[in-house]
Amino acid sequence: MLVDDHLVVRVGLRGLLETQPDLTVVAEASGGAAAVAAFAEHRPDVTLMDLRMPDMGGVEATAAIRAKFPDARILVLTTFETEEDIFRVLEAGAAGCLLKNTETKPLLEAIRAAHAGTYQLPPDIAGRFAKWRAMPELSAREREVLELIVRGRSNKEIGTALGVAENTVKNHVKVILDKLRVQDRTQAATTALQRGLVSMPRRA
Amino acid sequence: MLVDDHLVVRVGLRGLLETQPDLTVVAEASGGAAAVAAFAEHRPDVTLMDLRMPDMGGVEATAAIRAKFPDARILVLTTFETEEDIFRVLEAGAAGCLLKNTETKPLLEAIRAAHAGTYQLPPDIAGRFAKWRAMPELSAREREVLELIVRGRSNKEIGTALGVAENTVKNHVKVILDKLRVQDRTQAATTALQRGLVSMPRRA
DNA sequence: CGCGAAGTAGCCCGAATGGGCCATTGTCCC
DNA sequence: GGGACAATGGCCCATTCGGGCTACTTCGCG
Repeated sequence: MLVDDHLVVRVGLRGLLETQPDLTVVAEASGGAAAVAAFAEHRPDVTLMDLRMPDMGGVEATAAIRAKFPDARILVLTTFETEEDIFRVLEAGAAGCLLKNTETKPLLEAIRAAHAGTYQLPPDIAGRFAKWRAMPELSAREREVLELIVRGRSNKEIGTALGVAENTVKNHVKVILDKLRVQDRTQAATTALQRGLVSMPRRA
Repeated sequence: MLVDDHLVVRVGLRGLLETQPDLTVVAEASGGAAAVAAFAEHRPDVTLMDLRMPDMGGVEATAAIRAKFPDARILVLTTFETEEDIFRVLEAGAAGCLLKNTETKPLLEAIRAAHAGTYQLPPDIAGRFAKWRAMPELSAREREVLELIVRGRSNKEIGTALGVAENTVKNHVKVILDKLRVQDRTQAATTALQRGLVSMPRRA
């Protein structure tokens, strides 16, 4: 099954896969919710799942499918998402992760390996995945503060925005810097963006 | 002509376009340099160009083609690049810009409009493009400093790294904040990332 | 019931930052 | 030659930030 909101990608993948006698595309979905429904209906051996989709993200869709069908084999097919997204979907039970610019041969190998249950993560990704799992989570409040840091607000402004004292904000910031293992708020902001902890601020 | 480093996308686009009797794919290229050569050889009416490619970026390829063939009609097909990239390629002479998740119909319309020379930028993009052109460029030195700001370095560290006094760095930072119209270095960092002025810092 | 985590808030203080303003040295272009 | 501008560096000063510390309340969980 193919899950991707880009029609072009679905057509392309179908074109590639249908040259292989042992592979058949039994279903397509252009969104996460549709993917969950289509999986239940068609029970594909392997699912190729995009991460970034409008209605329900690939992470949620993967989790939803795996919740109902624990032996579902889902390969994430991504262009260039953040580490955070990739790791979250692996956590959600995806079998592995491929870049969309992989050549035909590795793609087919990965699909067959996923079907056989022998798919292996690339070692560098696996290592960072382990590190990511070891990292303490930010609390909800801390994520709020981090979000405002990324927006470039000062501690005082953050305090006003959240209705707390500046000292409180400073404490949150200290904890955030500690958890992210960075030295200052600018590093916290870039790290947060890179890891996808918060999304890009909208332009003025 | 199709220019994209993703095989999947080329196959997909070809599949979509070949359903149309008035459209023919005469060439494909998987990189910028190959695109320039292929353009010279095939002279396609319209070129669909990806921005992010390994060897030569879409911006440079577009500029190179337009330099030799000023009436080349090039449509940029992008997934989610930064504004900076899009604006730079428009500046380089691209006729317009499409997201890869556009449906079949608008895509075909855009191709035909580009061929006829009547393609119009979406108004919101056009407006921001105008604003972008009005913005002063950062000098090379300022971009260096900005890059280090994004990496989370302090003024003193930046001075050491560049071999200048901290005071000089402070002056550069002041100019950068002024040109980017932001209040502090954290905003400068996030703005720079969003606009693609510098790329993401690699993780430790 | 008690313990810990999260959120709140205060204190102190050194360092970093941002904003004025000015000066000198190049270099490039008219 | 003169003008514009980038790059360099200096000074002063108010504000902000980061770090260390303590402390209280409120929760949920065992």
